[in-house]
Amino acid sequence: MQNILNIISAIPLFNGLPDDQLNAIRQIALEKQFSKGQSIFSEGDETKGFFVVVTGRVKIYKVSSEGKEQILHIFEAGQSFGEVTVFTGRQLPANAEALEKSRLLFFPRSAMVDLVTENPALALNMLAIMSRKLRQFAAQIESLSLKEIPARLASYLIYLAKEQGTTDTVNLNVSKGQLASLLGTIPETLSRIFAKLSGQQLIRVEGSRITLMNRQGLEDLAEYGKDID
Amino acid sequence: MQNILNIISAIPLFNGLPDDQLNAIRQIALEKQFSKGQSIFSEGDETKGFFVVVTGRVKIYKVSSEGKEQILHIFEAGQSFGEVTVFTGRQLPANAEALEKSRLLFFPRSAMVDLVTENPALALNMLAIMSRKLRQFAAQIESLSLKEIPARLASYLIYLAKEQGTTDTVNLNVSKGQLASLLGTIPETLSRIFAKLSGQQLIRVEGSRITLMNRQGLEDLAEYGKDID
DNA sequence: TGAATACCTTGACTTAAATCAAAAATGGAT
DNA sequence: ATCCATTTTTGATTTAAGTCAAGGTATTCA
Repeated sequence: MQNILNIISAIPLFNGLPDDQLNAIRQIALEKQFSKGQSIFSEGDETKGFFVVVTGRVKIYKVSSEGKEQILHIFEAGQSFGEVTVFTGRQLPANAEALEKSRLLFFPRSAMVDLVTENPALALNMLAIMSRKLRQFAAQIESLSLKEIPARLASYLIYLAKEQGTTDTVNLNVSKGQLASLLGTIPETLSRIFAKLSGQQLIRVEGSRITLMNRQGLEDLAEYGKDID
Repeated sequence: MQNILNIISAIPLFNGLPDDQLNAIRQIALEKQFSKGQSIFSEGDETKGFFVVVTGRVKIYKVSSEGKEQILHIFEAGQSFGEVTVFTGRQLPANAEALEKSRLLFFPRSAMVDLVTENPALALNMLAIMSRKLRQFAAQIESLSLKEIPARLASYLIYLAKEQGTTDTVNLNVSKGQLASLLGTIPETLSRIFAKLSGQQLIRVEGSRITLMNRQGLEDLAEYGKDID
């Protein structure tokens, strides 16, 4: 097991904080383990604090009354979630579940509020993190409403390539079913679109390894939302 | 012209702040007027600060490369927008335009950062406001991806009724074209759905005045996304 | 008042994606 | 390896919503 302090100092949320504040944060952090598929919290639960992913991955999702799932976000190591309700103090608006065995740090609400009150730099960090999330949500809304699904997939693949620092081969870090949900569609449709884009020589699909064969074509698709066909 | 201090103290963002801080805020606030249809900022602009609506209404929207517009939000008196980039300091992610003659307060970026740094209570207020926005975005994503358009319209009408404090009659505060964009669709489709829901006796449409004739039916539609037909 | 413009509605048609159903492939576990 | 369960793919069909085009209704402004 790593030193919790090392972990904390590597979290973007706590970037640039002096050592004594990192120590204070360490004091209030609780370590929690979740196994694959385990629920972390559910929609409607009372807010008790927020989480930071140390290892593993967590999905945040909503479920419609018909059982259809929409993934809002997938968080990986270093990212935080659940801050939203820490400051409004209401019920949680979505569900969280570990996608794999995960270690999380949990920060209880009231201790966190105290800390933020006393640390302007931490407050600014949190504001920046939340701003970034707002921006991502806005992009997701744009994507869901302005683009067809092939365009959303193309955007996602390009985004993944950036994330993974590769030019032409990306690894889907979620199952295709999960990816479908993230893109706001269903597995059947996603499968057909993979087949279609493969046929157009835009990508090559080998399991969860996707080769971007025509980067420009994908960018056009993502940008103009128009399929060549 | 009203006293700027009165206006500022009534803004949720600055709720509960002591007088001296309100005064400090007043010092950095700039008043700006915008006429109907006037652009406030455009996507890609450099961030210069954020705005609070004093009177009037402002829409925040994105435009696809084909010119289709998606309204992300409409802000009314007392609400703030543009904070997102104050703390990340990058380009603005969307466009803002006055829907009618509007008075806004403008808070320059650096002065605001200083203020927040010095005022824990203000920082907490901002965190709460941004949390709420995140929650609203999450709800909008859910709505766009989980629901059919009649369900989105039903949700919106119920939301409006709550906002306007009425049980059965609401006033659309935007044109039907704008509403279509807010719901992620186009005017033709919205028009047909108004006709359909009217035929089902769920609502009565008289211009921009909508009567909710069957509240339960609308709630079922919003909830289950299923149309009775 | 009347023309001009913007806004809204309706109709016929097309299309993207969802649904239902079933087959194929993959990946663990024993 | 083989079996089982999950995931993915394919096919046939339905359906919601978008597109294109034309009329109608308001609103505004001279």
